[in-house]
Amino acid sequence: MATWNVNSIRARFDKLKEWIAYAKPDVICLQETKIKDEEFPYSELEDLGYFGCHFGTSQWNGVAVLSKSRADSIQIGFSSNWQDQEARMVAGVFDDLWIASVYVPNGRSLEDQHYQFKLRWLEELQKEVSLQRERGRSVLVAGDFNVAPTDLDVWDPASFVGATHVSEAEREALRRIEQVGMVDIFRKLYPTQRIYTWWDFRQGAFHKGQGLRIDLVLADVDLAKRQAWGLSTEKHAK
Amino acid sequence: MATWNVNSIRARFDKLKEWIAYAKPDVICLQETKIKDEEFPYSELEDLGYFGCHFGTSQWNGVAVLSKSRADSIQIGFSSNWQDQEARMVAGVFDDLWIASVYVPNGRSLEDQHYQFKLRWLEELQKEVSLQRERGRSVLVAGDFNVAPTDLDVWDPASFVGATHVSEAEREALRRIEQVGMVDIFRKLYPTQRIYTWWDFRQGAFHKGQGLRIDLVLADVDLAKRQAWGLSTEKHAK
DNA sequence: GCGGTAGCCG
DNA sequence: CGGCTACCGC
Repeated sequence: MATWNVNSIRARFDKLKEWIAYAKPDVICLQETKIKDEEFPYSELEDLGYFGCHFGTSQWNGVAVLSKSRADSIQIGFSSNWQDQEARMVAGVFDDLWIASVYVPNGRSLEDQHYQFKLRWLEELQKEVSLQRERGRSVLVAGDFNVAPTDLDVWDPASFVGATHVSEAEREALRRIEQVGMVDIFRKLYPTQRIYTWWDFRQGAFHKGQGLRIDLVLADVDLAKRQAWGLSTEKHAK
Repeated sequence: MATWNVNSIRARFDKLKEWIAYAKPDVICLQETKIKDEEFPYSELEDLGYFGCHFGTSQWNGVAVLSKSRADSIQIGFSSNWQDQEARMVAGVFDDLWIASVYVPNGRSLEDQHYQFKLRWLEELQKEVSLQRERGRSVLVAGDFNVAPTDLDVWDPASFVGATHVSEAEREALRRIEQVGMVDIFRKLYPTQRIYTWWDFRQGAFHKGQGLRIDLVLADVDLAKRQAWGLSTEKHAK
């Protein structure tokens, strides 16, 4: 089970192919595919052994769940009637297992409208997860959360004071998702380890190892216990 | 001796390397390098056995003469005091031989200001060639002239009525250059053959063989006689 | 069609 | 830094 913000599936397709060829995950959650559904490379992915569930409406956002077995059904966006027209969540249903790929809004800055949208979006995600749990489903949510859960997930907390991704409100929204029965698998496996999943390429931060852990895999408590979890991270420079 | 409108030396550098490796011309005239002098790949070219004379000021135009021996001096633009700030002519001087790479303005349309600029530019080229001949130099001028000398150089003359590249004024400007003692080497070798050097990629014209001969090698009459000339054309699809 | 640019964005 | 959208030029 893997998650990757690809930043354009078109631009990253060769890399995706290479990586699939040796990593062979059962399930892959992709974010920022930046492609419309009608242009999504379903058949090329099937040639590689994966069925795709994709939700993309424009050049922005776009999320996918790829899986070796075909999903019984696909869920596009939240079940609630909240009008979020952005393509930030798609889920595949596999028997009683619900697997979602999420691309949480960035937030831009604490004062920005997008920050409020981000908080609201996380609240909707929490409701969605509750709903799926109430239905008796196993729940797996993976993706780019754009939130570093604690200061342990930030290379230099001091330099992030007043920034998005680390604010108390964002972290509280994330904790509320955990409180409805979801477990941050990485943190469960490594209670104190610093591993990052994102770096600001603008400042050479990648090469200096200055990152954030904002890409998460959340599993419901039962699944988290039942399933044997291991972790490997791929760190690639472009 | 070769000429090539590369349309970005950056984008075409691998192709250029490949081609140099087997064609090994003594001299290469390039047009539309689309690079500034300070970014021109002088040292990479020296690794391939070529010294570079380049004139480029921005992302537009840009011309170069590459040669296996180092030029004694480099001439950037015309000798006259005409203010042409565009990077469309560079020459290398090798003993008494003056070799220029030229990128004649396109002209856009007969009514456009750029068309007058093109005619003026060709007149300046004629003056430059006269000057170099008066100095007793051997003269070689190669490049993208954006003029098809006669209807024999046009796949379908009827479809070009009223277009640039074939107008009487452009052809007259070209003839005036020949009248100061320059010979169109291709046409001298093949008085009646139709071979094109340019195709409009927008209409699939390349694959239909619908082109123009607008890239020329002009040599002064003495050089044209003295030197044994052969010709090979490379026709590549992107 | 395919080079190049700029600004926007994360 | 490197996607995207646009536009420009040939």
